[in-house]
Amino acid sequence: MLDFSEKIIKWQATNGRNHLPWQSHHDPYRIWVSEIMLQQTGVKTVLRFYANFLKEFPTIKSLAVASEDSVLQKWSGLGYYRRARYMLATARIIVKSKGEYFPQTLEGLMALPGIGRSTAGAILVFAYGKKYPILDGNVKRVLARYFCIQEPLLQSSVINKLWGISEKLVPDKGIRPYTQGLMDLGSTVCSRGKPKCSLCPLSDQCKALTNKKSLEIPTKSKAKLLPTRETIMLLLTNRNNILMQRRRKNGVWGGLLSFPEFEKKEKLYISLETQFGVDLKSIKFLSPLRHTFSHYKLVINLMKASTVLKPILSPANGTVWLPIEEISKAAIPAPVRKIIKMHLVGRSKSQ
DNA sequence: CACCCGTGGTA
DNA sequence: TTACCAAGGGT
Repeated sequence: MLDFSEKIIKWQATNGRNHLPWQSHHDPYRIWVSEIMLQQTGVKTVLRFYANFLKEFPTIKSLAVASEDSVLQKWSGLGYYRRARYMLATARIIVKSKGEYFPQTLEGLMALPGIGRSTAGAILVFAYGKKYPILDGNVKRVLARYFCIQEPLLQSSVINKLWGISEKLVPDKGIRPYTQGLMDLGSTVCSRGKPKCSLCPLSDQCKALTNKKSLEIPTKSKAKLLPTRETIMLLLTNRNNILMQRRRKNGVWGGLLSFPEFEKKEKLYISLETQFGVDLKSIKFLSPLRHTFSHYKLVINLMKASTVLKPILSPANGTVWLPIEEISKAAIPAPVRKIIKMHLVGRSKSQ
């Protein structure tokens, strides 16, 4: 009878994913880029960004000397923008201290911003062929089912247990196809919703399947209702420019360009009238846009106006007049880009 | 440890 | 339309 890892390796060869762009080489830099992009993000989505990012930043040196804004530009639309800023920080650390060579140890990798134990393990496996475990969402699910672990996967004690299991299962041979296969299996066969147990190479030893608990594992914590927040965004144009504001590093869309935001209409009116010379009667109210983040819902109320004056709100608040032709390449979050497309693109045509 | 941090696809 | 999901890490 085949070993756990042997079954996965054999299955992976014919059923796994073997032609993804980051599988055609063992370059630590490009593998690192893929691993960061793949954090909490689907393969399909990453494929739309990966080649484009590497074209702009083909080496870790080229990334290290880039501006934060240029990196965010290439990340624009991918989400979790802190990942991009951590990547830039990591690139600069490595180039400065190691002369563009990646650390080849778990500790060295985990010391870098944005690289945790699982990402470090994946880099060690795929770049260097070293024997290290990973524990991403797919692996957690596969192992929880295989060993019929019914506790919720949120508790650190359960996670530690799974790390221990993942570590023990790491094979001496075929670490790359094994690790890839474990993820492929979780993604395509041992899926959360409707696991295809009849296609699973591990089915005869799977304790969850034996106990008919495959659908209950992993036990999901009750989905909590997402809170709803509300904001007002200003679409202010001046000839062929639009007023944008650089967001603070902390909260959502950190470091990106967005529309100026206001909590209350009254403050917006004052700014428009006193600083931009806008006739308040010319303000248009656009239909609100809803956007869902991972942890709250946002209702975006939109107000549109134009001016011929060109002051800034104040020198310190990071506002900038962005030429409309530069929008496509700017670091702008997805919903804001959507608003621009809906309400501003084609404006020069109609007016 | 609970919470923060995006987005587009899909049922 | 709503809800849920997908290769985590930092604080």
